[in-house]
Amino acid sequence: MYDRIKGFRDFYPEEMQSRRQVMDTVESAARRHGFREIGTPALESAEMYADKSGEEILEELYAFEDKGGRQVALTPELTPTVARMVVARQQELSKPIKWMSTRPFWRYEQVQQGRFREFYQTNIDIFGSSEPTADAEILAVAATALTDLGLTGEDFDFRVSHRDILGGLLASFEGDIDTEAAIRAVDKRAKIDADEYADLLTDAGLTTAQIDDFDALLETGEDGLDELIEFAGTDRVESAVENLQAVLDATVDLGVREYCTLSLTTARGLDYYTGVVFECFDSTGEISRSVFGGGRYDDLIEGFGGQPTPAVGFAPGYATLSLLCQRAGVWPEESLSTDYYVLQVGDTRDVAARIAGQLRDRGHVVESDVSGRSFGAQLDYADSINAETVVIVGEQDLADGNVTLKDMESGDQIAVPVDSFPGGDDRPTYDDFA
RNA sequence: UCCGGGCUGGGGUAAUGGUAUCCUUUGGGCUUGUGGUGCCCAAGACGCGGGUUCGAUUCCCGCGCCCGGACCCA
Repeated sequence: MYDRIKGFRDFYPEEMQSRRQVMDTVESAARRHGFREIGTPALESAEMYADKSGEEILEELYAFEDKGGRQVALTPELTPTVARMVVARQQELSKPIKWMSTRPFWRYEQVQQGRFREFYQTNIDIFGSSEPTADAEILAVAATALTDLGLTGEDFDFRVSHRDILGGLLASFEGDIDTEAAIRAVDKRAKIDADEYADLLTDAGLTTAQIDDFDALLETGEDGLDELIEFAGTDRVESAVENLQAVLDATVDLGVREYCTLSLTTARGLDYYTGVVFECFDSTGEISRSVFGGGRYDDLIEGFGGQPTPAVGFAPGYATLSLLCQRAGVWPEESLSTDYYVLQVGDTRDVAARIAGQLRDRGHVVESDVSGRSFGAQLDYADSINAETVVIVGEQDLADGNVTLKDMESGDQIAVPVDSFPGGDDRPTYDDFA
């Protein structure tokens, strides 16, 4: 026996069926908003990630030298790849570019709840629009996907923030302040105690008085945004606040405003984000980490050598999303379903094959014996795959010109003329003949 | 990279310094004509390596994998 590689998972049919259903639901929400599917390589130049995030990042990648001497890495995220694709055809692609993709990614990091070394994400992005409606559309796709899964506003919450509000407020303080360090402290605010939090901000260069001011500002509610502008007194904060307000306003028309909450303490790994950012949280707080997140990253394409191109997107991961669905009780049932089992008794393969073929042509899931099993064993198997209807094609029935339809739920069965089955009904069952 | 808890047939378990219990499962049969009831037969386990020992599934060490957490989260 071989061990599985740490952090990699197998999905057996029952679970895979549920995963497929969830992924299809998310993708469908994106498709219906006009996002087009793209396909991307599993391997990219390691340099692309090192340039974007620093050499240290290679430690957290599956990176190696290929047989041609190239330094390559299994893709840890999609954004650099998509940026590369956009830059490569920047002139010919009509804007806005709306793309989506579901696939695995790999990171060499510690396994924890909702975090694996191989994980699946659906990336959904818009390139080429800086309008607040683009940000709002991203929020709308996210909310639609979740509600289509059966989740409600009771289950999840989008905590919406704006990178420039935090950065702008910090910049408005007197003194030499390490903005990045301060934002990291804010990100941890909920996880650590007040003293630790204050220490981190002190280390970032804030005075005790500034910490108090800053903390009070972070608590600002949706009707107090003007106070932020007033406090900072800078164009940067003013335009950031106006932009955030415009995005929230736009979500009203799209019917998803109710899922969004202003939360300035939502900092996220703000590294390449430039505007609105949001994170989806479990409303009950049972899942401690964020389910997924997204936001605006207007500088990235230019950083990849393209013309300045605004961008906004998000990427739900299925590890945490399934935790949320399970907690909320909407994870699809993990059991197989089969429409028909065509049971053969004696040498009836020709007729059984004809019936099975016709049912399959109508799109049904149909199984028939491929193991030379006895009657009882075939029924047993039909039961194990949750067959709804068993079509018994036996020599005795055929001698009378019939097949027998058996409803597996009730056990009821009835003889049906073989010549009129499957007949005109798209999906004939016992009830149609009883 | 660090901390804590685990690891016995496919799944769930029992006992044990002398090769392992029970349930379930899987395959076949009773039954070329009736599953979700029964009976019979069969298959299937001590995560891997090393050490101590006459003998290790059991005790010790290392590693692997699983669960949870720290760090990190692009």
